[in-house]
Amino acid sequence: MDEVDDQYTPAAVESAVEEYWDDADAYEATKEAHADDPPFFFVDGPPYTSGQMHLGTAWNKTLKDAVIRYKRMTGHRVTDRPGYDMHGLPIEVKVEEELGFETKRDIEEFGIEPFIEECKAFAERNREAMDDDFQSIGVWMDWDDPYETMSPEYMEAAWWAFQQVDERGLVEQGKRSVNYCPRCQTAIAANEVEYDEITSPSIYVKFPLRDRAGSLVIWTTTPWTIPANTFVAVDGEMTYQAVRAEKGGESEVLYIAEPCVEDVLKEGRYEDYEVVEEFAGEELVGYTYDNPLEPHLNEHADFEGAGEVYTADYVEADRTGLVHSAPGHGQEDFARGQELDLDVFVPVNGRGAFTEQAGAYAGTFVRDANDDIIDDLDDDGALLASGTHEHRYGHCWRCDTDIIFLATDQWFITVTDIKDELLDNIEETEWYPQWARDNRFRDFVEDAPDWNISRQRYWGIPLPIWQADDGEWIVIGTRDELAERADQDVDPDELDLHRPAVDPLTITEDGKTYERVPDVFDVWIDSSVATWGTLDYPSETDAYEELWPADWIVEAHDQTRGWFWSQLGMGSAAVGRAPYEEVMMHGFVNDEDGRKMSKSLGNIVTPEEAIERAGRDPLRAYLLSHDQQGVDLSFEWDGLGEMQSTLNIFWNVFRFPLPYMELDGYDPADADLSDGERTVVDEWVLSRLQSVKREARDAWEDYEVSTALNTVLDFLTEDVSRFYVKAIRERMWDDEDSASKRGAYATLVTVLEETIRLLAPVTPYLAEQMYQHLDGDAASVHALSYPEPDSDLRDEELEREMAVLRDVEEAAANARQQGGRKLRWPVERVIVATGDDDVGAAVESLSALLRERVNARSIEVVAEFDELIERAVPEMGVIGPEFGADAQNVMEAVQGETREAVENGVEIDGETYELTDEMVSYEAEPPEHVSGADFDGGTVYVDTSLTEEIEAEGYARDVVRRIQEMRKRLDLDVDAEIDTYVDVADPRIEQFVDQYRDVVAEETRTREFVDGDELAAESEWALVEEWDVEGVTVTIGVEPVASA
RNA sequence: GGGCCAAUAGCUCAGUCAGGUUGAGCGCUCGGCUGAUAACCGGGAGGUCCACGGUUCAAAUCCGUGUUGGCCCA
Repeated sequence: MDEVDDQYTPAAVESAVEEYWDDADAYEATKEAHADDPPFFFVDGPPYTSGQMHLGTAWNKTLKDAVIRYKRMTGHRVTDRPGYDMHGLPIEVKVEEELGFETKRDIEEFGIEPFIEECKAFAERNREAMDDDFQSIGVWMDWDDPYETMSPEYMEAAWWAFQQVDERGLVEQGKRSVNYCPRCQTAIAANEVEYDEITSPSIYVKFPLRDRAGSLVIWTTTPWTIPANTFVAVDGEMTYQAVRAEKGGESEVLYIAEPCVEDVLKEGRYEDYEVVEEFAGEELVGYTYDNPLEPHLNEHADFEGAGEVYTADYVEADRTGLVHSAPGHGQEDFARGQELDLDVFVPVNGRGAFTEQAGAYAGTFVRDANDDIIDDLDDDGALLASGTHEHRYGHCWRCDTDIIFLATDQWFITVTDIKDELLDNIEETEWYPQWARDNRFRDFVEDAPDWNISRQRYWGIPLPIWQADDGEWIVIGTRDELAERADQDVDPDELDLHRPAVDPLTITEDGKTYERVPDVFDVWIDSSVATWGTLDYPSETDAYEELWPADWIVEAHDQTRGWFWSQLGMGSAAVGRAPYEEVMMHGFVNDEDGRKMSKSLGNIVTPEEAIERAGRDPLRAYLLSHDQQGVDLSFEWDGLGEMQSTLNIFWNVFRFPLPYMELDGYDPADADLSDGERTVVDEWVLSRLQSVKREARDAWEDYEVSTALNTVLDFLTEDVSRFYVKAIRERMWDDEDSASKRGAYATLVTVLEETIRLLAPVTPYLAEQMYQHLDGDAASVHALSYPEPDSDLRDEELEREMAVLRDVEEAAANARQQGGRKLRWPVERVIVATGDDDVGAAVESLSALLRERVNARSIEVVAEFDELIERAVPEMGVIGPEFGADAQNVMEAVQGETREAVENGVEIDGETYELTDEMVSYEAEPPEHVSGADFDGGTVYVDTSLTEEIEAEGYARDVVRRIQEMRKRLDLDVDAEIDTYVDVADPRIEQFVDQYRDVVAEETRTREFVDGDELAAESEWALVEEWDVEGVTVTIGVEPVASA
C-alpha cells in the first residue's frame, strides 16, 4: 500500500485497502477503539432476502455505513448488527416455482417440513450472496453475526412481543374483508398489493323493489359479487328521483340519484323520461328489494335486515348514486355491515370459487362467472346496460394474480383501539425530514385499520396461539414457556419454532385442550420486532436493559407505511412506546429522467456496473452527495464520473507535496504546526479548515450528510486545490531547508490529515490509503476521532479579506483577457476602484499576495478611477427630429467623442452644430491600454501598457515555460541539470531574453548556455524544438548533463 | 379517486422554511496556467424558475387550480 500512483485509480486503491483491512483486522480494531464509549443503538432495517443488492439498497447501506463510521469517530460504541428479512410469501412463491408447484395442495403433498427446509435453504443462499454484495461497497457491519428473522432467538422475540400485545387485550379473532390472493390462498397485506390498469365489466343492474313498482339502479365492475349482495347504500343528504323511463313503447320506474339521471338513462338508451317523485336519500332507507340473481342461487342474503336500503358515507354522486354492498367482499361494505349488525354472507371458498350456496355458479372461479352472471341478468331483464371500464386494480405482488376481497377468519391486533396512543407516540420521535412525520406518517397512522396479522401459509413465524373448542385462546411468549405448558415433551433448545414442528403440540389446562392455530404471522410482524431481535431479547436481557429503544433507524420513503409503521404499531401495542427515537427517511434511485428503474423499461443500472466504471468510493460519494432526506435521486453516469474527478483532485492535492517532502526527508507523521513559519495563506487555509470542520459537524448532527460531504469537497477543490496549492508551490520548490517551507509542509499536512478524516465516513478506502501513507500510526483511519474545530486557528476577518482578494483576482483575470495580456506577462498597475471601505482595507491588507497572484508591479486602491474617459453617445430620439436629414451625420460626428469636444460644438463639412444636453449622453470608459472588469465590491482596472522591461520579463518567462515543457517531455528528474541552447529569430527580442539569462538558468536548472548561431550537430541534443512565442520563432535545445 | 414529495441552464442539483437583481458543477465554446500535468483556472453563450390565476409596492419563493414524475394509500 506504499505506492502512490500518479493517477487516482479507485480499483487499485480499493483492492489494496481491502487487503490491508484484512491483514490489520482494521474493523475489529476500530470497534475495539470505541469499546468503552457511550452506546449508539442503531438497528438495521432488514432487506428481504429474495435477490441481490441494487442501487437503492446500495444507497441505503452506504448511508447507514457512513453514519455508523461518523458516530464511531465522534465517540460512540455503535450497534452494527445487520439483519435480513427471510420469511414470507415471496420466498414461498420462488420455491414453489422451483419445485413446479401450482397450488397449496402441491405443498401439502410434498410435505410442509421439506418445503420449509427448501425455503430456509433458499433464504440462506440469498443471504450469503447479499452479505458479499454489501461488503463489496465497504459496509462495515458485523457480518459474522447478522440477525436472521428465521432464527429461533429472533422468532421468539416476535412471540414475546405478541404475548405482550395479547396481555393488553389487543388481540382479536374475527371475520374481516381482506385482500385475498386466490392463487396463494391467503390474505395478503395492503402493501403487498400492486396496482395496474385493467379492463373490467361495467354493468348497470336493476334491483326490483319489493313493496312498490320500480327498481333501484346500481353500478358495479364486479358482477361476481352480486350473489353476495346484502344491502344497497345511499347518501342520506343526496336527492334521488324516481323517474318513469320509456323505451320501445314500454315504460318502467327507476330510482337514481338526481345528478346521475341523465347519464344512466343514456347508458340504458331510454328515449324519454319524466320525473315521478323526488326524495332525500334518507327517505329511501328501509325500502326492500330482491336480489335479481335469486332464481339462480341456492342461498342468498335473506336474513334479518338484508335486502334493504341503508345510508353509507362511501356513496358519491357517481354512476347511479346507489351502491351495491356485499360485506362478504368489499372492505367498506364490510365495515358498514358490521355497524348495521348484518351477517356476513360469503358464497365463495378459499380458492376463490363459488360454493354450493351460489347455485348455478357453484364451482366456478369467481371472475370466470362474470359473463354468465351478466347473461343471466340480461335474460331476466335486470341488466340496464353493460360495457367495460378501465381502472386500476390490485394484484398479488408475487404471482400477479388479481386479488379479490373476501371476508375470512383472521387474527388482528386492534390498533384502532389505541389510535390516540399511537399518535402521541409519534410525537416522541424525531424525524429527518420532519415533514415526513407530520404529514405522511401521521396521515397514515390516523387512517390505519386494525392489523391483520394472520396468513394461511407455511414459511413464517407460526402464530403462538393455542385455541380451545370454545374459542378461548392462550398466547405463548417463549420456547421455555412452551416446553413448560405443552402436553408433549419439548426441548426448548432443540425445537425449531417453524411449522410443522409446533403444529401437533397441544396444551391442556383446567380440563380444556388447546390446539395451535395453524396460521403464520404476516411477515411485517417479523421486522416489527427488529429492535428486540437485534439484541436477542428475550433470550438475552443485558443488552436490552442497556440499549433499548433504538437511537436511530433509516430507510427509504416506502417504509413510512412499512417498517416505520409496523414498529410503531408493535411497540405501542406491546410496550406502549415507539421502539425508536430518531428516524431518517431517504429516497429511491431513479433513472436519469426521474423514472423508476425497471426491467420493462430496460433502464436498470446495477451497483456492479457503477463500481466497475467509477469505483466504490466514487459511487458512495455520489450517492451521498445528493439530498439524503425524503427526495429521490436521478442516477446519471456523468454525475458519477464528476465525483470521480472531484476525488481525483483530492488525490492530486494529496500527492503533490509527497516528492518534495521525500527529498527533504520530511516525515508527514511528525508534521507540527509550531514548526517553521507560516504566511498569510497558511493562516487563511487553516482558518478555512476550522470553518469547514464546524460546518461538517453541524451538518452530520442533523443527518445532513450531503451538506457535510459537499462542504468538505468544496473546500478541497475551491480553497485547497484552486488557491492554496497554487500559492505555496514556489515554497515547495525551494532547494534549501527553510522555515517557510516547513511552515507550508506542516500546514498542508495538517489540512490533508484532517480532510482525510472528514471524508473517511463517506470514502473509507481512499481515506484509509491516504492516512496509512501519511501517518499510519493507528490500525485504521476509522478508529481515529472526527476532527474538531480549533478556535485559536480561526480568523474570520482573514477569511473575509481573502474572499475579497479572490474576487479581485478573478476580475483582474477577466480584465487581462479583455486587454489581451496573458498572466505570464507582468502588468504595470492594477487599480481597484471601490466605494466600500472594507473591500479597500482587505485589498490593502493582502496587497503583496494580490500583486504576486495577478502578476502586477503595483496595486492601487482608489475610491474612483480618475483616468476614465467619457465617450459621447448620441440620443437619436432627440437628434433625429431636430436635425432631420443631417441627423445621420451628426450622429457619426458625436459618436465616441469626448465631452469637451461635443460641448464645443461638432463640425460637419465646415459647419458647426450646437448640441443640447438632451441630445447626448456619456459613458465612462477606461483609457487605452487599460481594461476594467466589475466584481462584487467595485471595479478592477488593469494597465496593460508595455515597457521594454515588461516585454523582457514576459519573453523570458515564456522561454522558461518552453524549457520546462521540454524537460518534462524528456522525463527528467526534478533536480536534473541541463545544458540549454536558445536562438531567438528577432534580435530585439533576443536581447530581452539575454537580459534574463541568469533567471532562466536558475528556473530551469541550466548549467550552461551553449552559444553559437547554429546548432553544431543537432544529434548532440536530446531534444530540439522550434517554438512560436508571441509571433517570434524561438528555437530551443535541451541536453541533460551526464550525471557523474 | 385520496395523501405526501418533486418540477429552476443541454444534464445533475442549490436557492423555497423567513418574498427583494436566479446560482453552482458538468457539458459546449473561447482563452489562460503548468514539475499536481491524461491535472488545473478564467471568460462567454445558455432560463417562460412546469402552466394558469390570486395575495403583495415586489413572487422561483406565499395561496389556489391544473399538468408531469416519484412514493404511499384506495
